[in-house]
Amino acid sequence: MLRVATWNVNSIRVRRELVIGWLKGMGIDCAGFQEVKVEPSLYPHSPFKEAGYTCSVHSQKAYNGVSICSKAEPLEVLKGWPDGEDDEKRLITAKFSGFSVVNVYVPRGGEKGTERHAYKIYFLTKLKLFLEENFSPDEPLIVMGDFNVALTELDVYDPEIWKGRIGFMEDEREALSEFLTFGLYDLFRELHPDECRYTWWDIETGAFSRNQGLRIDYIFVTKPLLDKALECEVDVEVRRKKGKILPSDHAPVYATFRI
DNA sequence: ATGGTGGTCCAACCA
Repeated sequence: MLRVATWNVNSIRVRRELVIGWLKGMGIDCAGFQEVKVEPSLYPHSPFKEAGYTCSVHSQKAYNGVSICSKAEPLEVLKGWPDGEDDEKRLITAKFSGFSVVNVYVPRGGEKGTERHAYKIYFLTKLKLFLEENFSPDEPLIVMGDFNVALTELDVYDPEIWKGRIGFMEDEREALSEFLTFGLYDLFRELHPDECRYTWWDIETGAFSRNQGLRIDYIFVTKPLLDKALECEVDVEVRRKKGKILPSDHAPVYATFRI
């Protein structure tokens, strides 16, 4: 059995106890985190180690930052893009025995016509090229992370309101769909064709209490892993506020495979 | 009700 998860944690230092407790409680073997927001030398490796996880980190001070934390040591880790273009730390890849993991934090973007919007589309295009040059759709590959795009109307609480807004623009949705033509399957949607389930809620408007969210965090897999998938779920419970530690504005998505 | 959040890091940016 293999259990993987993706979670935009919005600062790994603030939420490390919550995150490590969740990993252990859920029996996660391999997790991809986004927005760890920490200078690499300040990453909390020790508490993860004590819990049995090794973290491969590609991060920077204050913004962005990704890591892959796994029970098994990765055989190989690639930080950022192979061509070295890497001003924003948003991508990390790890190979394990039997499967590979690409963990990504896609730029949020911006309004139509802005440079940030163009960068988001460019990023998704480049990510597909990266897959094509380094992987095959016939091999067991997991591409997971915060993609900052809701794919279909099922993935937005109110498609009419969200049409044209950041995260649900036509060209963003098209770019993500085009990305998937590499040979990736949206595992949650494959296993739950009709369910409306969200992974992110706008913190500025308190959208969580009204469940007005978007599904923008995904576990994408190639065919060999789709065939071995047993479940894919969103853990909304850990998004609820309990005790002192505030939750992230994203809920984790996890999946289990028969391998 | 002319406000309302949160993380980083201490002014201002990002989500």
